[in-house]
Order: sequence, then C-alpha cells, then structure tokens
Amino acid sequence: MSPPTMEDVARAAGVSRALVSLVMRQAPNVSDERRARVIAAAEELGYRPNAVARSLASRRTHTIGVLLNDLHNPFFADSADGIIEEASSAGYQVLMATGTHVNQSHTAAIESFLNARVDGIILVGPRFTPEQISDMASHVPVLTLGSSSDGHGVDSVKNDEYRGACLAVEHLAGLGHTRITHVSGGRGAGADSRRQGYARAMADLGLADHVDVVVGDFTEESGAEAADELLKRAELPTAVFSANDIQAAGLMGRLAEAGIGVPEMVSVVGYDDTTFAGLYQLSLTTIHQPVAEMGRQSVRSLLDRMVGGRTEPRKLVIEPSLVVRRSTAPPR
Amino acid sequence: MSPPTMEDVARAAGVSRALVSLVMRQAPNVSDERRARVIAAAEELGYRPNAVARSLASRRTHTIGVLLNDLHNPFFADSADGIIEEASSAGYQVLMATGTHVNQSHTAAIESFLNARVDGIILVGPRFTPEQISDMASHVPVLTLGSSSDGHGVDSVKNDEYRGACLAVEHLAGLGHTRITHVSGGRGAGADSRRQGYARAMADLGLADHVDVVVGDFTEESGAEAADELLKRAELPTAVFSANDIQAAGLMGRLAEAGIGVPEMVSVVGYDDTTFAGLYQLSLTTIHQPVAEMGRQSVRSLLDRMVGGRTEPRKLVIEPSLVVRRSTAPPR
DNA sequence: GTGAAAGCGCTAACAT
DNA sequence: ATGTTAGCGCTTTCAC
Repeated sequence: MSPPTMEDVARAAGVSRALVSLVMRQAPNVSDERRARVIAAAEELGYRPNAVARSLASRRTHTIGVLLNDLHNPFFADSADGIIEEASSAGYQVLMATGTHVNQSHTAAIESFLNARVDGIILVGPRFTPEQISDMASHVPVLTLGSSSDGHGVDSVKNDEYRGACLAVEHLAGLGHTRITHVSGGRGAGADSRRQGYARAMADLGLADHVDVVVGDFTEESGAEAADELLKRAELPTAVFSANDIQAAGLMGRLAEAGIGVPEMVSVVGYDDTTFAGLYQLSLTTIHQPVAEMGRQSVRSLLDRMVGGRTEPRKLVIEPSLVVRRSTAPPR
Repeated sequence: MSPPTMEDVARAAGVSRALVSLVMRQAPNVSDERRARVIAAAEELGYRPNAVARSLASRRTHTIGVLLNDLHNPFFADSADGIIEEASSAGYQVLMATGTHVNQSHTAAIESFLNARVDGIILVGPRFTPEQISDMASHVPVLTLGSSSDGHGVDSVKNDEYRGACLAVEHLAGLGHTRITHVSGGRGAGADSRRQGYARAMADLGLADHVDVVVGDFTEESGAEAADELLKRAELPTAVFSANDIQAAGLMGRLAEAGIGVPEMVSVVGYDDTTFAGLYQLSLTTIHQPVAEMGRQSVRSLLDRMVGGRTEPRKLVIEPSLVVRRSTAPPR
C-alpha cells in the first residue's frame, strides 16, 4: 500500500538497511556485487528515497528558499530562472515565495522557510531592515540579490548601479544632451544608487545645474505619470534617464500619445535590459545587467558558504554595460 | 546550540511533548491556562516547529511542486504568481522547477518532487506523454495548467483555445479581412487547438479557401521567421493570427523593419494578453486569458483533491476574451 | 484534558 | 566491506 522503504529494499536484497543507505548515497566502499543487488531490488520495488526522512536525519534539506517581490517584472523572472537552473544542477531544490508587496507576507514567507529548515535563503528585491536580515542570517545563510547588505552570514550579489547610472548619463551627454532628467525608482531596491550615480555623473560632466529628478517608482504607471509631469512644464528636457525599463516604457508610451517622438524630441534610457527592451517597437537604449548569471552566482555563493564552509561575507558587484538601441539620438 | 525542540518547550512549560504538539496545531481540547504557558515558553525559547519532522510523522508536506517550461514567457511567470499566491494563503509552500526545454530535466524535476513527497504537482507547459502523467498521478494528485489531460488523479485548467482562435478570426473577418494567415505554435501546449480553431472558424465564415498556416513555435524568433516567409510571397495576407503574443511581437518587428505598417498594411492578432501586449508601442489586439486566476484555480482544484477527498477528475475550461487594441484595422 | 510510547524512514557513528 | 544501533523532531493512538 504505502511506498516501499529502505527496509523493504534491504530485505529483498538480503542485506542490511545501512548498506542500502550507502548504495543510495553512492558511497565508495561497497562491493560491486552487493551494490548491483541493491540497485536491482530497488528498481524492482520501485523504491524512491524519502527526502523528508533523509533531511530529518541528516539535518540538511538540500533546499534553498527564494523570496521575490513579484514575478511580473522580467527582472525577477530572469533571476529566478538563473537561480533555479544553478540550484537544480547542484542538486538543490528551490522553495519559492513572493511577497505581495506587503511586508507582512514577506516575513511570513521567511518564517515558513525557516520552519522548512531550508539550507539557505536568497532575497531578491524585498526591503528588509538590517535587523530582520541579520536575524534570519543567525539561523541560516542569507544572500540578497539586487541590493547589497551587511552583516554576519549575509552575502550579496548586485550590479554596480552607480556605475550603470554613470554609463547612462555619459552616453546622453556624449550625444550632446545637457538637460537630462532622471525619473527615480523611489524606495525600490537600487533606486538610491541609481539616483546618486546620476547626480554624480551630471556633476562630473559639469552639468550640476541641470540635475533634475522626478520621483517615481519601478512601475509602468509611474513612468506615465512622470511623462505627464514633464509635459506640464514650459520646456521638456531633451533626454530622460529612467530608473528601469518598465518605467521607461510607460514614459515613452505617454510621450507618444502626446505626440512627442522618441528619440526625435526626447531621448530615453532605461535600466535592466529586460526582455522587452529589445523588442523592435521599443528598441530601448538601456543598461544591461546579466540577471540570470547573477542568479546563478547567487546560488554558487550561497553553496560556497553552506557546504564550502566560507564564513566571511562576500559582496559580489557586477559591472553593468550600456546597450545602445534606437531610443537615443543627439538633441535637435 | 541547535534550535529548541518540542521537548525543550515541554520541559520549560512543565508539560508533556504531546501537549505542546496539540497547542502548536491549535487543537481545541487544551485548557487555556496550559495553552498560555506553552505559548509563553515557546516564545521565550524562540521555538520554531520543524516542518521536516512534522512532515515525516504526518505524511503530509504541505508542499506542492510546480514545473514550468521557463519563466521568461510572461505567461508562465503570471501563472506562477497566481499559484504561489493561492498556495501560500492556503498554508502551502511551492517547490518550483523549470525544465530547460529538455525533457530529461523535466523528468528529473518530477523525480525530485516525488522524492520530496510533495502533496501535489502542477504542470504548466511541459509536454509529457499520457503514460508519464498517469505514472506520476499514481503517486500524487497532478494538475496540468494550460493543457488538458485525462487519466486517474489528473485534473486540468485551461482556457478554451479553440474558442479563442475563433474570436480572433471572427474579429478579423468582421473587419472585412478574408486573407487571414495563421502562424502556428508548432508542438507547444495549446498550439493544436488554436490551429484547429482557426481552421474551423475560417470554414464557418466561408473562408475555407483562404486557410493558410505557417508553421512556427511560441518564440519571438519564430515570429520574425514567419514574417520573412510571408515577405517572400508575391502577395501578403491582409491579416495574421499569431499563436501567441511573443511570436506576434517578433512578426510585427520584422514587418516594421521591412516597412510594412501594422495595422495599415497587415493586421495582427496575438494570444495570451501577456503584459507587454498592452504597451503603447505594441498595442497588440489579442486573446485574453486570466492566467493568474487560472493559477489560483489550479491550486484550489488540487487542494480539493488533496484534502477535500475528491476523486473524479475535474477539467476546468476558462472562457477567453478578445481585447481590441491598435494592431488591427479594416483592410485597405 | 493530559501523558506515555510507538513509530515516520532515514543517517551516522560504531562495531565487526 | 557490512551490520547494529541510536537517534533526527514530530504526530498519533491509546490509556488514564
């Protein structure tokens, strides 16, 4: 009735339970003959090792918990993809949760990760306080993807937002733009650095007087609203550096509705190089970060701590790059 | 050193382990006084119930395994979102895996779900043989999302692809189109029904002579290739019904490059109403299916079987709807 | 209402 | 190289 256990396999093969256990874990010190017998018996019975029991006994679940903001943003979807791929090829499973923007559901998700005794946690996006993070890190290795963070047992993988913002501004300035407005990402992960990078680059290029920030967030609507805001003004900027691609799309859409051509009237640069930035119809110049690869790196870094025994924190910073498409051009 | 167990809580509260267990599971028959004492002790010690041990003893993991093709397609990301949301609000966790289009990694993922003793499995996208599916269903309830399937212990949730295809064709015919080409989804999930729906609707509208199918798949590239194919012809069709949004985007992009305006020269209809279909720059007329809601329904259906004790298969078919945007217009 | 005790299916010393 | 024996931390009868 109930699925066969090691006991059953052992009996069928005429050996002890321990031997079956050794064979299942591919231990080296087992005679070929017995190994074959065990494998045959297991096959015969349709034996399937019970990972739950194994976890309880070995105190390792081979599972990592991944908490994302939401899956709609391709940025998150892509990192999830990288994470899952690398995890599974390392023999780990992924427990996935999304916080529905409500911090409470975030903490509930963490709670359930800890109850499930995951071997590690990857946080992508959600804003936790340093206390919350070090609290979870006291139970299990934690890594934040997309934002940096300090603390014992906490690693991070992110791109150099600051540098990315500089690339964007330098590109626009190089085309001859001076009135470059930034639509910010508000309180979202990485938003601060992008804004600071913008301000710093503007200053370095002697454009400090033209620094102009419209507050937004990482959504399409906020891009549209920012466009409305700009359209109210006496004079449009000649270029906009948007905090991310989705926002840029919203902004460009609203501008188009108002009859403002991109890049003829206004150049637009995004951030993230998400899938749709490359669509012919958008063809958005943007800052690329290798998201899937960063997801893979996250898993490797976590594994390195979980099984490799590393203990000092590691902060990985990836270099972003500029991808020029058709949404930018010299000012008229 | 190691985290506190029930034993520790019991000792601290001066009760038996069993009582602690009852309190943790919110059992009714416990005196208020003792309950309070147990809760206090647990809080004090920072007790965290071990879900692994609980699963082993209770033979239920409160986990469902979700296997997706890939997360890049917003269709999958959205369904994952709905699934995770509903699962977590029902107290279930989600183990997520993606098959990298390789069937072997699919079966490996299923294998690890079964080893983890998940309470149920949701398959979204991947093509398994009926044998493979009923094999897994013999171990645990299975639901396919996005494609129908038969068999004991197998449920399904999908939209009526057939009907959706009809909606698309009727819309185009209603605008006055007769030369309507379909770019198919090849062997992808739902592709067959969409193609058949197209053919049937064409026939019903007296356009059987104009049935014209270009074989593609569900990718952007295949859309571009289909466009190339069409451009080689002496005469373009006046309308194209694309197997999904991504493919439609690829097709429109290539057409635009060739100087063919949409909808001026060719009208295009997509399928899925994925996020970017609504972007101003694409503004794609498409067939909407409530993907996130379908994800939630999947979980409910599975739960209904897992805990509700339902045993007869349930096939849920959702009605799709037409969303008209700016990619369609009457023929010139 | 509460406690005692027997598992759940496996791993990991420790023997041999 | 293989078998023996304790657990891992919980649930779940079954008594009281």
